[in-house]
Amino acid sequence: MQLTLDPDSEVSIYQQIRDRIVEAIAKRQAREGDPLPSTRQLAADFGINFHTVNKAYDLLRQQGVIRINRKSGAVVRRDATTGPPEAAFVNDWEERMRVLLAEATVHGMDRQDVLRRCEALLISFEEGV
Amino acid sequence: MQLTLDPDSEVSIYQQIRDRIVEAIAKRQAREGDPLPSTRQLAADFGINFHTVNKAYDLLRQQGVIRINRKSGAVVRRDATTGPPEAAFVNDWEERMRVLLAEATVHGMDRQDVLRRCEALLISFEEGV
Amino acid sequence: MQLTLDPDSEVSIYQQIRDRIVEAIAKRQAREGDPLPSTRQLAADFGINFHTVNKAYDLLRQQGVIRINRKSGAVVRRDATTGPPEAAFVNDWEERMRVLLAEATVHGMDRQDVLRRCEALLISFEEGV
Amino acid sequence: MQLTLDPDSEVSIYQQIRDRIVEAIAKRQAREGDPLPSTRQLAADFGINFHTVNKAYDLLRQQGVIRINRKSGAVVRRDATTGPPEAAFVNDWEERMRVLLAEATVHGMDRQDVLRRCEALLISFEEGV
DNA sequence: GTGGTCTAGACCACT
DNA sequence: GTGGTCTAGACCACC
Repeated sequence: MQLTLDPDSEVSIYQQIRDRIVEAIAKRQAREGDPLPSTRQLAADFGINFHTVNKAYDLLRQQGVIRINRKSGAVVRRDATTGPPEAAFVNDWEERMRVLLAEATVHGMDRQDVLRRCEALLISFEEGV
Repeated sequence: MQLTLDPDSEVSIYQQIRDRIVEAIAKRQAREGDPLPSTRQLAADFGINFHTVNKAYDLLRQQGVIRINRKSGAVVRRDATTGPPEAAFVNDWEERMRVLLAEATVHGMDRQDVLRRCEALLISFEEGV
Repeated sequence: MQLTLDPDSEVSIYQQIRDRIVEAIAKRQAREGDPLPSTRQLAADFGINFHTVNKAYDLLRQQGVIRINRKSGAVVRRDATTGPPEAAFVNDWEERMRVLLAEATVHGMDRQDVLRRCEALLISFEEGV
Repeated sequence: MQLTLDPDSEVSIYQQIRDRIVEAIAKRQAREGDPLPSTRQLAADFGINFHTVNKAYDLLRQQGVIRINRKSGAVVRRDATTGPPEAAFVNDWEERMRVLLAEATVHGMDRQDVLRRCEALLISFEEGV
């Protein structure tokens, strides 16, 4: 799993770590039961504070994506094969999707264009790219 | 144009204002050339400070969605009919969409489910709902 | 003399009027002694308040570019042939030029490029374009 | 980096801060990667409110001159060595330059005089004065 | 300790 | 009456 961070992004570091890990699981580069790097390992790789990595992992844990064992560290708990989504997740997700789709519409992307791009992204996950 | 804000949301108030206005334009409840409420008016309606509305409007201006005219206030500048999207916008938008789609995939939404929901949201805009 | 204004510019209307008139005199489309349109005339042409035009004319008067007669209206008082610049003007002008040139430098325009563009603009005035 | 502000200037304070920083970068007193004072620090130095400095920094960020890193504060992102200017910048810059050159012409500065002064200013940047 | 957000209120510029 | 600027002070998020 190869992660790249942008320290100048307006997205906070811990959010970026979380986003990259979610993407890696979507691409099936990491699967249910697979271990994640230790927080100290990841922090050293990126030259950031390990509390920041901790925060990202804690967020993933709250969202049900990973579980954290004192012994074995962080492990993927949730991937595409685990089962159908929870209703609460879908509600929240649709709220965020509505905003993103509204933006696309306002900026002149038409319905087919948007759907084609979404499909292409989803297929790229399935192909693990 | 009827806007509602959630003061307890983790999304900042000025972002919410921006999101609601973008959605209203996507639903064609406001079109190119239509005036928006004055910053102080909107602030009074929501019971918030006018600087907060100011920041939302400034953000919309930077993104090319509205223009601000010293005499007549804020006016919609960009809607679905204005023209094709700029390349820079599409690049940024796809980055954000990738994260949102990765999340859906990890939580067990399959490709068709995701696309169906996106299409439903886009159609709801076209129907002005 | 053909003037075009942009009501959405961040430059105020009266400043735009002033800028356009100064440019017209630089291009020698209006010369020392030539009359300018009446404030009410110009206001009607642009669909703006005549006080705004008044303010632009007053600014030009303060800067010594025009003089205003109760009877004959506004008349060009200063053009390229009138004589050498005042020291106070040059000082102020250099301050503003310094900022503009610093901006060009920071954004990667090199000295020759800047000078070539300035010369081209000055020549375009001499040619009345 | 030594900055001085004029509270009586007709140029707003946050614009002056922006102008002084751009000039400092043009003179290579600050280079790509160099840190700028924190917003609150600079505000304290000038005896002004930190929001005002914030606005100046935000403007510089929008214009691509600095980047703002959540941990290390503001850092110079753009200087003369970074690369060629963007077309959009040059267009806007030429518009502003046209007005300034027209003013010089109307006030009796001739072409060679203007170019000599511009060259002198540019050379003063190269010498870091 | 850094920047970001929000509030409150005053004053000014523009039209 | 509109937006723009500046001040003052509080609280939070991030690292």
